[in-house]
Amino acid sequence: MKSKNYILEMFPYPSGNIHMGHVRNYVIGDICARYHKLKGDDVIHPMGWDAFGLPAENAAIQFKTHPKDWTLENIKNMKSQLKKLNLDLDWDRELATCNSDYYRYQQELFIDLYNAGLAYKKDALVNWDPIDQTVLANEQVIDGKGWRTGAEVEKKNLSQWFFKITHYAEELLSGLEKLDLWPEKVKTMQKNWIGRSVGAEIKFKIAGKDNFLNIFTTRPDTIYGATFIAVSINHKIVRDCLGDSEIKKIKNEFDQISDEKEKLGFSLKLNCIHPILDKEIPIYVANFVLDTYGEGAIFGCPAHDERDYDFAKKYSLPIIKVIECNDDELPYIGNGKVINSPMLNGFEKDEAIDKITNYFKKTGIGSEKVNYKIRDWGVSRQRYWGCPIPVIYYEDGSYRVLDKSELPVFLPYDVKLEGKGNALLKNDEWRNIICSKTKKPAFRETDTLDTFVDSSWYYIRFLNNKLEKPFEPNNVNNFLPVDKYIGGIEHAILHLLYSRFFMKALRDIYKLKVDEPFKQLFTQGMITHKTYKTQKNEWVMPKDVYLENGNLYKLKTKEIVLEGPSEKMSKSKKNVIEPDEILKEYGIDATRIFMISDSPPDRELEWTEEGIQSSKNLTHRIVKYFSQEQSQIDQSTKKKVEKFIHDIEMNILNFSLNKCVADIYTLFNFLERKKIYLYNHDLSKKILTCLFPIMPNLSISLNKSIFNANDFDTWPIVDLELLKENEIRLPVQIQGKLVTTIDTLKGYKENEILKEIYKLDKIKNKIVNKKIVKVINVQDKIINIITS
RNA sequence: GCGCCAGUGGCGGAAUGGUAGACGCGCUGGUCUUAGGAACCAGUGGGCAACCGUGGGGGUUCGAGUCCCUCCUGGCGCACCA
Repeated sequence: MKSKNYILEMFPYPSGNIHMGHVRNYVIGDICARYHKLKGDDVIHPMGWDAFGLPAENAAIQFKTHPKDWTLENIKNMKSQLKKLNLDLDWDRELATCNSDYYRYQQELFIDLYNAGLAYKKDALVNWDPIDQTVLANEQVIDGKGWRTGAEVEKKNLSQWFFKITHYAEELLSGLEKLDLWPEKVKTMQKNWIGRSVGAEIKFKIAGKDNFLNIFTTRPDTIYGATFIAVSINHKIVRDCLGDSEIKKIKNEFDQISDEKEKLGFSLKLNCIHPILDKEIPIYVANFVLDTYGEGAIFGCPAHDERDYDFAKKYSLPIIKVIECNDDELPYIGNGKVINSPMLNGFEKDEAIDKITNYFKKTGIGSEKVNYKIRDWGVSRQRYWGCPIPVIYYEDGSYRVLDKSELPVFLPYDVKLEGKGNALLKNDEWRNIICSKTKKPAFRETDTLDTFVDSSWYYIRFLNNKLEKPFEPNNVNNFLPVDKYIGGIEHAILHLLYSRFFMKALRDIYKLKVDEPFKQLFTQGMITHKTYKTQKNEWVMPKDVYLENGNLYKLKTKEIVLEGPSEKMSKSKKNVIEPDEILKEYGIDATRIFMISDSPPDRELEWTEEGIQSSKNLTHRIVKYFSQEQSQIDQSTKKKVEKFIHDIEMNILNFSLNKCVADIYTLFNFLERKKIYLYNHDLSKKILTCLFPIMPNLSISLNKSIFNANDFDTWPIVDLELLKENEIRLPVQIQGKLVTTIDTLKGYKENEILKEIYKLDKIKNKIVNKKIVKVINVQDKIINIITS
């Protein structure tokens, strides 16, 4: 029976042109796919388009076109470019997320998630990107800036749709351990993002009132050292104590701090009662308390927390040591015996935490708590070019999630895309409807879904892109997970975490047997290229630079040019290489070879003229080799070919594609040096079959011209007998240092070979007048002689 | 600051604890050619040599690029996460 093998490269955003990064990505996948097909696997290798998203809207405004027209035109263009690469893709599985035959099923999934309690709407303080004019998920804010625009993100209170990714926080974390074919780096990043920490939640009663403040801490053992409470500016207690104008004023003060670490706080003129000591401690609103973590409130233990210490010093708050240490070590974060804490004195940290947490539980003061940094995924986007959310609102503000029978909600074509704001909001004709159930006037949700929702399940839809439901559960069980998923590391958290969440949610809703979407993840490195600048700091294209008398100059203007580091190709740095031009000049196979030859696929590849040229030369060399008439073939040639088959197979399986290229050179170096020509010998067939995944076009044409065959059969089975090497060159060491080697046969007798070894001059000279203490013979590997 | 990864010739990079530098680029010399981004041959870690060499210093081992400790450097990620 054929075994399935789902090989997938991250589908592209149809920006209009493929770039070298795409080429490298797809070549890696294509080599895998072609290899596994030759092995007889049932290979799935689809391609599609991540077609919703903002660039289309921006382009529409800029070029007075329509996002749909722009996108479809780009897809057409990019598809023809991909065709030129002649990749072995299942084009009949093609899909584009902007087509209603894709997004209508996404609307079904939205309804499923809603019914399962995994999609919900709430008022929330969200990240607002002022340039893209939309909300962003936490994952899409990097250093306080929008991931696409780089604009400073603002906080806005809006009613938004969320997916409950936190429901799976624990499983998303623990599941990482089973992903043994994922890069450690990606797993670490996800782990940090999920941010699990174990501690306690403690209730602090507010003095003179009936309510409590909930506080999460990982150090309940330091509770006796708590001398103040601090809350974030967005905590609801702040609104209870202060008026809008006061809050605004404080926010302003916080914003004005230039040193990020500087602590600033204002007393709420309110106290909390210490849950054990029965004393009152003040509540502050402080700039360093995160409102998105825990409950947005902390207890300050200045003696054993750096931040609390800074704050306490600034506002002259008491500092009480509760962990044994010297005064000059404060704030002391390390381990030690608990002191000044009647219930805990003398205990070490872990014991003390257990003990005090138990006490909290018993008395109802608090409880054990596992806290996660990850927040629910905000999926509403105030943009036109995305999947409509299947929800309607009534005049009284209530809403209804549509039934599946009411789908699809088509995205209207006739919209005015001028300037800023969501075009759907202005489209009354589309927006205003009569509810088919209540017959009441209603209006549609005008937010669309984050495009990361589109890419969270496309690999499932690829299994059957024409099905009149999202997917067929049996199909999913049989063909998922994706066996090899290849793409850039920039999606380490965003896309890959969302997809894992989706898989788990759909598993639970549809009773699927698949826990994880991607069994193996391979992250390919980016392509870099030399950069050049004039002395006026203008970037110069590498091809416009020439060398004269040891200096670099720019063509035409003859300005002096300085060479910069090799950097990721980008239009702004003018160091981009266009795939179309390269394919035209060097051909597909040479391009493919270069994409894998100079560095391991998961590392950076530096684009060089020499690199692409020598790849081209290799193809010429192979063609030339196979044009020679057949010669005598010896046993060593047969062995060499077997080794070649074996090595190249191992290297494809391990993604060590750079070593595949080395294997090819090694083979042809051997054959040419010995002037052994195989022409139409059976071995040629084997070699061409092994070359096929890497240089398919050349292999096909040689197969045709030499064997008059149109196809390759299966990947050759390695003859392990032939791989066994009988004659070996045995290294001989003295005191663990290599002295010489001796040619012998495998399976030699230790005492016999030693006799031979002792006759060797190099050995004799070294052991003369010395006593041989010991001989270590690692059979067929090495001999090490230890002398006194 | 914390975490992860990595440091090997002029360069990109190879090496299940067992001959360090496979393979490629570049370079040197040569052959052929009207010509060369062509092809072919020879060479290419350092040192005249004994020997020395995988960022530095320790350690484990008969034996370390590989394992352990420590420091340094670089890259990436996270970063007031209580």
